[in-house]
Amino acid sequence: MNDERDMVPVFYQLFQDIKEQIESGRLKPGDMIPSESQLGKMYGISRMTVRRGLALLIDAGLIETVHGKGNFVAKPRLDRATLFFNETGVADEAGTSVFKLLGVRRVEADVLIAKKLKLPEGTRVFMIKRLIIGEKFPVAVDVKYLPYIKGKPIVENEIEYADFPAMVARHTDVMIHRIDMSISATSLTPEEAELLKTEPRHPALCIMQIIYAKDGRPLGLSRIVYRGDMYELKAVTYPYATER
Amino acid sequence: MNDERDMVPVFYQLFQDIKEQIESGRLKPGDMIPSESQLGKMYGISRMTVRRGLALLIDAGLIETVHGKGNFVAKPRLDRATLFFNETGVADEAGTSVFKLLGVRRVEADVLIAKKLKLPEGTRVFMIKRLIIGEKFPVAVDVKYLPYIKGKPIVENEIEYADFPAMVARHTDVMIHRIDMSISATSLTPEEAELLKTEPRHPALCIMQIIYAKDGRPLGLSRIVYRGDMYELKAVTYPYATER
DNA sequence: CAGTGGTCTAGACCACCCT
DNA sequence: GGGTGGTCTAGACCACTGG
Repeated sequence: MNDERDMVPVFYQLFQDIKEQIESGRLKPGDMIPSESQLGKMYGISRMTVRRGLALLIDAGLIETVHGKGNFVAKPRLDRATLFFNETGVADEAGTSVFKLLGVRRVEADVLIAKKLKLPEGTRVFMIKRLIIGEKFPVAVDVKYLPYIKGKPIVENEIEYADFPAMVARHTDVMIHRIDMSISATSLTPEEAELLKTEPRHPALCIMQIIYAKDGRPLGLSRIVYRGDMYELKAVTYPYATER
Repeated sequence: MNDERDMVPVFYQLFQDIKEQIESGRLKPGDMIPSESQLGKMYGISRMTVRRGLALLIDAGLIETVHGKGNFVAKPRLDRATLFFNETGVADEAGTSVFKLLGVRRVEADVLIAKKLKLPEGTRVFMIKRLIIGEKFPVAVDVKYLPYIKGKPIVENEIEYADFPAMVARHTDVMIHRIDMSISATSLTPEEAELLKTEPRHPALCIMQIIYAKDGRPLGLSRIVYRGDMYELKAVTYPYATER
């Protein structure tokens, strides 16, 4: 079945062939591709092998299957993007950023925090405050809130270099199930401005994250406020689901 | 092979079983799971069917395969998130947002635009300027640049309700391959502030997108400036690749 | 060498869709 | 009914890993 340049599995050949036909526009969204048995004959391979190739097209989002009817070229989706985010931010290339611990305290959750963490107002929670340093200057103020768990103290030097998920993972035993993230623009409060060595009302990118366990219980809340002129987020979209 | 409550394919049973064992912590990252033939005996199913189930675990990011050695529980990844973005922004629930076309012009690309679109400075490009209206108030100023293509005029009423990818798709024939996106915080220029009926220096979320063809050629550039107090982006992370 | 995963086959039976 | 996809089998041979 494999002719000249071998090495490449047959099912992968089929995948590439059809992918190429879709990307070149010879097959358009909504078009039906040949049936599995037809493809089997065309390539001289068994149906299971055909299905192997089609599976790749399916989870690349290039085709969609309708039981009893056939496989159809999918419509591109452009409303989702993959965000690349790590707290150290600016340093993802430079790799030189650093946290400066400003303090760890037990505080009573105010209305907002309590609501986000689904706790009664006034419940005691840990508050961890850090400064994120870029090349030379501070770029962000980082505040995190973790529910207080009996017998689970927060060890300062464990925190200093840990990112949010790592902190939560160490604090709780329960497995992280999902992280919700919201990104917005605000301006710096006087306090933040002082920490970031700039003027108040400076534009700022605010990233809020809430980590949830599988049962929906919030395990932590993180709010990072970046200097708008020293940080940006990057994201990529591919028209078909996941380009791996 | 299928016992009492049928309806659920065997390979999917196996997938769920192992997934559950990983999520509950009984199987930890780095652990090896039983070999394919062992699983076949355990479940009384053929090896191909076992592999079907394992494939699900693999592209859910829960396990990783090492040829000749075995399948191992993967480490969670928390540095990528999926962003949900559509230009209309605020209206993704309300669904009532609207574009107001401010103008379509042919202009000469300045240094910045030329560089981003990989064109010589001064090349003529289309500039499309729109206002995005939320419930009642304007929420964003939207400027897009498209390379000038001979015999491809821009039709105003086609633009009014189209989003960026749709505009580019209609303008170019070439297929969209990827969209790069950058998200940052700035403050409104006097012009933007006037359009958005607020004061200059108001915090603003700036989303810049560049659409590329497969050969790397830029097909368009979009810059949307949202009022910081009326818009936020949402994203989600799952520790294991794609939770579908 | 024995054990692992990677590819592939040539059937089978079922569920679904359409006419 | 005939065509489609959905599931599954019981083998086969190959490629890689380790002792």
